[in-house]
Amino acid sequence: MTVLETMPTALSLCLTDVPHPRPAGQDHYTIGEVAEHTGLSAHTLRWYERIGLMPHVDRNHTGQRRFTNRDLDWLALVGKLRLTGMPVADMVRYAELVRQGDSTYRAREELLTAHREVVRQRIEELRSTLDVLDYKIDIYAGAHAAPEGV
Amino acid sequence: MTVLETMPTALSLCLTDVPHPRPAGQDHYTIGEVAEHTGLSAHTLRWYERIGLMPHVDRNHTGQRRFTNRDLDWLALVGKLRLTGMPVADMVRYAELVRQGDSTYRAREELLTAHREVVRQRIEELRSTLDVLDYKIDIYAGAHAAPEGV
DNA sequence: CGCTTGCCTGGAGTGCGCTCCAACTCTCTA
DNA sequence: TAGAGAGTTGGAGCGCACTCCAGGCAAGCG
Repeated sequence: MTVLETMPTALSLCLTDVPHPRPAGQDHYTIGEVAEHTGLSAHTLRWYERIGLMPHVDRNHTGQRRFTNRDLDWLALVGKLRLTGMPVADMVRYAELVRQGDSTYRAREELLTAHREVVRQRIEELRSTLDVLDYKIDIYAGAHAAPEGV
Repeated sequence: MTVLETMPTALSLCLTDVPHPRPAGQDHYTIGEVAEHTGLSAHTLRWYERIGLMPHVDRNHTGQRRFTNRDLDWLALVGKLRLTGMPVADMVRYAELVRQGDSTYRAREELLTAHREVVRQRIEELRSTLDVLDYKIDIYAGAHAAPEGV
């Protein structure tokens, strides 16, 4: 825990812009450390593993999970996909493709490309509704500015 | 139902750009008609009323709901807010303010302004994650284009 | 040695936003 | 007059994404 105390606690902003807390070779993190680093709860991390959203996680001699830098990278990607609103089921599907190896590159590309389109449309949807909010806000602002001068 | 057959079935795109199916004075719609017009289910319309998300809806002599153009306008706004991801509880709060009359203009403006900020941040969040998707997609596209020439 | 802390598990519970069910009424058409 | 079709209600159920609980184990500390 002390090692991580000065590290960012939120999900990393980009896949490459947050260095790993520990260098390769010493990258063995407890579930609590990973929870703090990613902002996910330990419950959620275990749940991700149960549903197949994590590649197999190592265990130490007493059966406790030991996460690696690779796991942190994966969780950073998952966090990104989650922010875009990708359903967990789709992320599990993607994780399965990754497990199946290099032969699934095309399928992975298609999955992500389809999702990118969803995200683009969602952005457009949000932008168009902003106009409605602006319109309504203007009305209210005018209404209580005019009659009372407040 | 026949009156509505040529009307748009999706949520209206803007608060003012879809004319009412029937002119003022003849604007009495059954729940089925409203469902078709808004794209919401009759179940959902009743549920909206139950939780206080609809202003009081008129009934005919046998107790069936008769929606008006005003109700359609309200549902168009609710649909917009819903598209922005506003929680139903917040929309109910907004509906309560509307019911309380003109004295709540300021509170309504604040509610919508706060939500507008949420929407703006969400757009930014989505846009930033698009970069990650582009990055990943490029990798996959390059990977299966290079080794096989597909 | 006991206590605390952190981890383990399977399974139950939660909050949101619907979605549907059972049992009923009313109106219209054949 | 019978049946179809659309409406009514309160309340139960569902899918998603967690979130928590009970009961237990292992390590470290005074």
